[in-house]
Amino acid sequence: MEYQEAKDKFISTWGSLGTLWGINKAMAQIQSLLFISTKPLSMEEIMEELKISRGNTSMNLRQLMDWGIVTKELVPGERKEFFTTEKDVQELARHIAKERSRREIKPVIKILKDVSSIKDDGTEKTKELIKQTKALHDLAETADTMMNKIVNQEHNWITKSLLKLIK
Amino acid sequence: MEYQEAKDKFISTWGSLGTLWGINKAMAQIQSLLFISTKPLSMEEIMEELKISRGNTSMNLRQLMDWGIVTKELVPGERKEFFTTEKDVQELARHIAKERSRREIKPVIKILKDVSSIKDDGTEKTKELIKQTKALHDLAETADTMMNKIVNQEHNWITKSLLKLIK
DNA sequence: CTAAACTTTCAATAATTATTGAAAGTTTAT
DNA sequence: ATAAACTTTCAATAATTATTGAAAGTTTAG
Repeated sequence: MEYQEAKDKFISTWGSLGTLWGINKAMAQIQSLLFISTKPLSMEEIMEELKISRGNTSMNLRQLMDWGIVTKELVPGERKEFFTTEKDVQELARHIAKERSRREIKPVIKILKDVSSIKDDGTEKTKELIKQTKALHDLAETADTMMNKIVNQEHNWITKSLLKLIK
Repeated sequence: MEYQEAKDKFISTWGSLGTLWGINKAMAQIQSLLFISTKPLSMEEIMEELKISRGNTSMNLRQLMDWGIVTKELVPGERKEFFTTEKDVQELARHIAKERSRREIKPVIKILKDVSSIKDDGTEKTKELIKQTKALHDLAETADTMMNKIVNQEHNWITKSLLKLIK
């Protein structure tokens, strides 16, 4: 496999995996392109490489910046803006995990808590609703906590030793 | 909040979260409904409760069965089929994690491995592509392994003690 | 065997989501 | 101040994905 083929394969694969971490295709592809680029890219270059419109590029770059994984770079002497992505995978994972947790998981946990806290009227169906949503709440909270702690590397040595034991 | 409101809220919230675990809205809603039901439900009952068509119900129930989280139940004396979902959240999480890994994560890991294994022609851009995709490959593989092991509870005591340390 | 009860399939359609491109907006150089 | 260089916005449109419903298929009771 040659460079160009490998590059295209990477961008399209990582792009289609976007759904998995909750972003759209164009967004994921732009991030992929920046991730393997050896230098900051301009909007022009991104449009050209990915064959997408100016508007699309602009909107998706903005979203990537909102996620905190792409930043503007000022190149001296250049009028236009250049963009780079976080190059460290650990750091990238941290940002993504944090954002997903904040945007999607935390709000759901809140609703599960509310639903599981309704008054028990003694009927079987209410008991079941409370029991099941409570179980889901606990699971979601544990998963969210673990993910964040692991990814934040606040307990790096634990993670490392866990991995040794687990593998 | 009364039973009906709480139930509707749960079904619509959990339904919209479907994207997070990679399934569509109707599928997630059917699963939610079964998850808090005190008895197996027929297709008729599901259609009625969720206001969706027979075809849609049939197709999505099939998919849920493919995922291994819904099963047909035969009720003696009844001609029609009844459905139940896995009621244990741990078991549910196990199935979901396993399926997502198999369907989405494993294939991507494979491609990352291929891409990161291209011949190093000495150019800077090739070196960068190899370096970055290799880092992503290692991260994805570690995350996938951890998730599966944890969710499979093969090392339950480790998970438990980890949680104590981490929380 | 065959009619009723039930389920599945799938082409048509609807709903949702992504993308374009051109006009409006902003910044910088002179 | 103004014109060129560049970016953003957003209504229109395209692409994708989900849903319907009716016909075809299957199973069971008698």
